[in-house]
Amino acid sequence: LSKVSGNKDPVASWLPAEHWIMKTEPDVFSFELLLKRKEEFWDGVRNYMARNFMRDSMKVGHQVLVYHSNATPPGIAGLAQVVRSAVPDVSALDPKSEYFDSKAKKDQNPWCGVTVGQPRVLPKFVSLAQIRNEPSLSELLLLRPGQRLSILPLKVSEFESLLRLSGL
DNA sequence: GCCAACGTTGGC
DNA sequence: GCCAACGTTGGC
Repeated sequence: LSKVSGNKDPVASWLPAEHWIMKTEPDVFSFELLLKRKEEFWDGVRNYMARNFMRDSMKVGHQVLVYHSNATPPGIAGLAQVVRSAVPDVSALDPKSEYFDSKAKKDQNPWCGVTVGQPRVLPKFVSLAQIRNEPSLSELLLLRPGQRLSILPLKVSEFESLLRLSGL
């Protein structure tokens, strides 16, 4: 089973990872708001692979590049880190929350989230167009056609290339 | 606003 | 367990 699916898993060769991209729509939650709040529980992730990354792989101290999607322009808005590993995402249990999941129960809640903090301003915003133009980033999972995962692992070299583009 | 990609749902 | 329909993501 794991042999078959493992070979087809497009992210397998990125794991284990210590560097991540986390996407957010700035209209909903921006990097600037993270700077103001200092840290934020990353709730509302309702995709199983992204959930698995948070639950199984993301540890305190891991570096996180915050990516603004559905933005003009889209791109890397800032740097942060994981400051708390995954705990249950109780927004799934709250009927008034936009992240409510009617299938989640108190003792059977599949959803969790990490806390992201220590936001750090980058000298330069790194646009998606710049990322596409960078040869060393041609394998970046973010650039895969139709890539919709909101959390993506980065290779060390990819993280370093992105930081270099940011001027840090 | 359009639309391609693709995860999820639900009928069978 | 297949697969068509549906909903969401996210760049443009």
